[in-house]
Amino acid sequence: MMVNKLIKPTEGELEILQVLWEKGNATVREVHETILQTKDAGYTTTLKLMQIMFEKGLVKRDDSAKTHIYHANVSKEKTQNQFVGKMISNLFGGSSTQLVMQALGNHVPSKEELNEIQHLLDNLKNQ
Amino acid sequence: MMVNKLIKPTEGELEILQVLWEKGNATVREVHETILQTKDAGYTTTLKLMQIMFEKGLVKRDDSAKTHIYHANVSKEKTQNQFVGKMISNLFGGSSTQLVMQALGNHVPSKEELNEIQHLLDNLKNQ
DNA sequence: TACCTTGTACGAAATATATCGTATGATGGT
DNA sequence: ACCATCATACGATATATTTCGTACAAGGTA
Repeated sequence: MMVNKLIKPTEGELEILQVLWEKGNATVREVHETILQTKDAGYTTTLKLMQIMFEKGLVKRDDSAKTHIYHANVSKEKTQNQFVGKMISNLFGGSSTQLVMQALGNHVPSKEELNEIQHLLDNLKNQ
Repeated sequence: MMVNKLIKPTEGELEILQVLWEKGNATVREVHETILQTKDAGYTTTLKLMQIMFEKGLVKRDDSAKTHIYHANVSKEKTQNQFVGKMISNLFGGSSTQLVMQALGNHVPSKEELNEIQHLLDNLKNQ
């Protein structure tokens, strides 16, 4: 059986992936403009990063026109999973519950969020 | 007011910190032996990493004897917090609830864990 | 057509991280 | 006193990541 390939985007790559997950498709320019809102960087820096991500297979692109159109080639869910998993084992001694407690304790969720979590909890209890 | 210093241990450093958090005090040899149980590495590699961590201030050490005794100089809680926070903003669009859902959904907690979480949830609701 | 704008490609530098070899000093047993 | 062992220090290398300058091609416009 084919082993699931490990996804390990760097921090910079994660920023770009976030934009692509949000927009679906985007040019380098669009991604760059979005990233500029948060931090400072040159255009060619973003371009180069996206080219590297293409080589790594993190993104796909349509290069039939002069301006290439990029989109993510790794799912948000799988990436989240990978990171959460690593974090649980790296920092929480393997206990996902401890991570949950941390996350909940340090943020003060809204009533809606609490209900959502309660729902999930109820489901888990009835198994 | 003094701004909270950012803690950003690398992956290798995190492995070492885990051992130190667990043991309290430890020599390089002890840390190394523990790490060997998980992965492969040379002794001097671990030593060098710990020396670098000392320079960065991630650990303190007692070097009054030939064999230095190390201990963590950053708290587990603060480090967890830092990482969880970054993860929430990097990967979960700022929603800690989504992180919680992910973590819970992908692990199947025990009855005890569920109760623990339920407790926390109840507390949060009554605020 | 000449030129400005916008794009990609590519190479190079700066920095961070990880890994290890070798030198050297202390210590304890024979 | 000698030697094997264990510890630290330090330098060097390999690799990954980030950043950017420069070259060059395509397209539209005066």
